Amino acid sequence: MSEQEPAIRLTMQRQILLEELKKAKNYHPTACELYDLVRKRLPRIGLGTVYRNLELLAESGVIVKLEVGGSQKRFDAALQPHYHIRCSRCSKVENIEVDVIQDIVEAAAKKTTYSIIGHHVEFFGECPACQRKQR
Amino acid sequence: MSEQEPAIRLTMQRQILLEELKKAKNYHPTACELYDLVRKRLPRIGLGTVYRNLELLAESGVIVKLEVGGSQKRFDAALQPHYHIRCSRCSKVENIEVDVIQDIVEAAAKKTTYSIIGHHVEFFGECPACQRKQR
DNA sequence: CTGCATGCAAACCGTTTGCATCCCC
DNA sequence: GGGGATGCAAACGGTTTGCATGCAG
Repeated sequence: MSEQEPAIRLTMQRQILLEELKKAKNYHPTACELYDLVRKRLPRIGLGTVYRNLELLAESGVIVKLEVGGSQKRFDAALQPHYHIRCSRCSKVENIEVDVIQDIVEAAAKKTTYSIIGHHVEFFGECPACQRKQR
Repeated sequence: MSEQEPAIRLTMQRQILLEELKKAKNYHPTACELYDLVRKRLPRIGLGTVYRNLELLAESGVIVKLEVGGSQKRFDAALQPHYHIRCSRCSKVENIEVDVIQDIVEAAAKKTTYSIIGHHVEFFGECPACQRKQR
């Protein structure tokens, strides 16, 4: 029953934010996309609140801030590690069902003086939709 | 003698930009860091020129725009693929001497309908300098 | 009553762009 | 002389922050 994380208060905006992020499952929305989703249910919510709460939820370990490339941050309600694939045209980010490689972290640990906290693998390519469009 | 890439003109600013990027070998500077480096030799160069030329050099395949996380873009004069490690405190990005994994691309190809162009592996951790500071 | 959370707007930072000028072919 | 390259400054998109107000404990 002990709390690992400093447990944040579950306000209405945080709750709805979390719900929408969970609904988006394999989509990894940006802060703005979440803002739009949440605003359908809480029209007066501010962008600042969305950013603040995403940050907070990430800090307390309830969600994950994705370490992917691209100019916008993306968020994920799935906590277990997994890899991603990003469309080089439309920048969409999806999960990819490739097993997480344990060996690679050990190999890396032997090669660096950094203390390794984690790793991330990202593939690039063209998503089916963009393939169709561009030919 | 055929030109693969549309071969861009090597102006003074491009030449010096390239030189400074090559000097920075394992450092992967951001556009601003390069701007500061280049400005020591070309004090009147504009930030816009740096951005424009980095983009151009990347397009023509002379340098690589790194697909790493973080809020700033980073550049690399080394063309052969390799992986990186980023300090979670100071955001420094360095190369890591882990062999590039061929298998992983094949495994990924089987699991997705994206056409895969490439992949990138990034480790996170604390660099030696930050480890020392924070204890 | 107190303090955290919110909405709003302004500030911020990295990057891009428009434009007048410059320089090289 | 013409077309690309430059310096400069303004615009831009995404994110953060300050502040007055609101609301829950």
